[in-house]
Amino acid sequence: MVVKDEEEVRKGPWTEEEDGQLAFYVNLFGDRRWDFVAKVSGLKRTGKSCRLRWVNYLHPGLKRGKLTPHEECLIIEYHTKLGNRWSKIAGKLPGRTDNEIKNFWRAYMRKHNNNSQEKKKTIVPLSSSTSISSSVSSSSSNFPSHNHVQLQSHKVNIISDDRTGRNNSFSLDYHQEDKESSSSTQICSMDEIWNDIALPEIDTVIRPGCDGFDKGAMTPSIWDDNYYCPNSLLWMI
DNA sequence: AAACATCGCAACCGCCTTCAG
DNA sequence: ACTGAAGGCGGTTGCGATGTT
Repeated sequence: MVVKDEEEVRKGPWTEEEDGQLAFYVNLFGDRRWDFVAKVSGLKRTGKSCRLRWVNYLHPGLKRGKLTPHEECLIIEYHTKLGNRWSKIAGKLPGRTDNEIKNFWRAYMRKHNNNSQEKKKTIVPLSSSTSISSSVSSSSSNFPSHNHVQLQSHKVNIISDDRTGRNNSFSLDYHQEDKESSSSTQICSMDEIWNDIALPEIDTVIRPGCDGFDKGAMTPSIWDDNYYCPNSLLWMI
């Protein structure tokens, strides 16, 4: 079947439905092959756009909320060492994205410049000299746990709000056609959803021993060598 | 209360790198 | 070794939210 290829590419803010769809298909296909995910998901987005959305917003390991003073100090510290290597700096701060860090740095510089213009006479040293304990919080699971998601057939509905007034939870609906129940609906928390993404229903169809994604990886991937799901959506596709 | 300024964040753009064929 | 496609990264922009006058 040939999909019409000339549909215009969607731009601008992502909808919750798009988020849900993307999460669902990243679950299926892993966080690689973004062009493929973009196509198969039916999202009228580019692969790049999908990747960005995933990395900056949907990734299960992301910390939400403002940077802590400690994190800010770390960023300043690392910036003195690494310069504008945002992704490198982000690598030092679990759960933070390069975009977040970049935005923080811009704001920081803006403030800093304002300050230094105001008090032109005194040179204000960067607070990088502040003693920074080397311990970086490793608890990266600040994910909202009180949001609820309804799983059913490939359709997404927002149920509750969180984080700066935006909706970041959704109900992802899908039919489990290969099971006796024609469809199932399930209410679960965002944590559960992300767990679900990590260990999806396809568990049931994955060949035994097909835990073929390492624990560090965030999603199982069909690209993994030992992934085989004859009944899954993927293989149907 | 309205107008304006500033801030914060999400998303896009374009360039560079990597990798498969 | 070469080439094109896809991914990754840093810079930039647009817009809504918030603060200030």
